[in-house]
Amino acid sequence: MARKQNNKPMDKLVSLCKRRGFIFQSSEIYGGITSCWDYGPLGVELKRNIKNIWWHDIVTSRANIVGMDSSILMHPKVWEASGHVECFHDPLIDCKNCKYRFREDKAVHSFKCSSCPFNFKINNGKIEVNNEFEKHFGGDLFAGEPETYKNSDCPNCGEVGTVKLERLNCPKCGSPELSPPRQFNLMFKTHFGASEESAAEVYLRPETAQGIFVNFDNIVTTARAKLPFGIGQIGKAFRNEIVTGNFIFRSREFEQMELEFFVKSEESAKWYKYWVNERFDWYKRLGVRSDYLRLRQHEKEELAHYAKSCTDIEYRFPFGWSELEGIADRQTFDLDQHIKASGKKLSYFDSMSNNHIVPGVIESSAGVDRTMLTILTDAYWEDDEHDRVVLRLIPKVAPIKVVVLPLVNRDGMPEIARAIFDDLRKHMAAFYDQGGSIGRRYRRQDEAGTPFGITVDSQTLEDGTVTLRDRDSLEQIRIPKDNAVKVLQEKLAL
RNA sequence: GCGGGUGUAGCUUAGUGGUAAAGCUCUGGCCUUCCAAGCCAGUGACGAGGGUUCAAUUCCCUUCACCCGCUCCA
Repeated sequence: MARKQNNKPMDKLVSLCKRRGFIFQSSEIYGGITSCWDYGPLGVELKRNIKNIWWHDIVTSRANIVGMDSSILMHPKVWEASGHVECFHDPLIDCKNCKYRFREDKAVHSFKCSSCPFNFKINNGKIEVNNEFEKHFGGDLFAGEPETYKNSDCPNCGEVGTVKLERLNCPKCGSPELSPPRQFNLMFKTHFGASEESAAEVYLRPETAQGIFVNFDNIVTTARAKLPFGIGQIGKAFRNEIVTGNFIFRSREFEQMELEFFVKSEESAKWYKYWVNERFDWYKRLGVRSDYLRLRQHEKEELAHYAKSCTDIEYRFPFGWSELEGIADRQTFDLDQHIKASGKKLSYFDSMSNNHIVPGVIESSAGVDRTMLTILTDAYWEDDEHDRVVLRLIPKVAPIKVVVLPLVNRDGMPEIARAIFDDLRKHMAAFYDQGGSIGRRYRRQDEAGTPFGITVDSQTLEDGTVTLRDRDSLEQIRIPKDNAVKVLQEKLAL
């Protein structure tokens, strides 16, 4: 319900999405709920088209890739093995002065003995100590976890358990004004069983990928897969993001399209490169302007510990370059983790070398909602010359492929148009509209991104031809009405 | 999570301590022979909760949502 913000970059698109039934705010009649969005009649068609194109291009059109659909709730040990529990269960502290957020153990810890003047600080993993007490630590000023010094024995006066934590300070600005440590686990928790107390805690999956890894053995066996081969999956994932926003770009519930492509480790660099190129081209084929797309290779320091290489595909949104998809060479990390945690043998038998090997994996992890936002943003066009707003969607992704219109509502034109519409909608998403002037009806479809319009006019009554209007050029050609299905099918196949 | 901004109809705006106006859109009808024409009629809003008050959309508090910036982002 935000208003008066027409100077904001996304506002016009948000407005159009609501006006035309692409995207609504979730639970709007109750005031909405943060970062949750619902897809309306046009939105769901567009989203479904995106997923279908991905599924076709990545899964069904390829001989060595299969699909799957794993459950959202999985065994809690999956997330321990994957590192999701450990990585995110650290409590974080906010500095009230400089707003820096940090892990509790990164704070500057000041310790003091309660029975003598002995004191020291631990800052960034190092002990800082007054000269007079330096001898107690020898020459080695390495510090362990600050936790281990709490209630330790005093090296100065020798009293037992008298070293106490005196205070914490911000590691950045030194301020002692800090929030209490708080949990920021990004996984959504829920419970199996009717009563919370007695039930096991489970998580909503924060990514779909683990569903693939834990089924690795099942799929290798049943699909008789031979390296290199891939497993693709589309599904919802949930992350308790601290910061959401930019419309549907970052939300807590979102949909992923993930491919795990298993390869012999020595071939991983080759396949990594292959998938980076393949995926980059995919967005171009969806009609996204190529100068608004770029690849960004992660620097060494930026890489997660398990990834050998990682490249993001980014789009230039009105709010800046942002990630659409990550392609990573994860090596054998994921399978290794599950082998360790489950004790099961997740390997592949290579009949060439007669060896059991754990394959490396190239991951392509794309966001459905982000792809949709990209397509909508990229297609949005204000055609000032003709005073209209157009979504220049390629026919393949457009929610409605063709609109059928009688030029005027008499002389039998509505009946003929209706018959053409009935014919067309057996083959493609079509729409019929007889309300208002012809110009108004064209404009409505321009905003919906409908690429083609068929209009029945007086000449149709004479020679059976109709006009076929092109959304972007506004050009019209005449075709026999009985050829409408055929002509459109050809155009849609482009 | 922090700071700032915003919240009246689908959109853009008006207005008031006595429950709200307009244009566009939308719906129906008339008219209309190709790009938001015209005429008639109609639907439709003060984000939510609480407080002050005889009376709150208006004043106060809280909350919710959106936007911008920071922070975060396996």
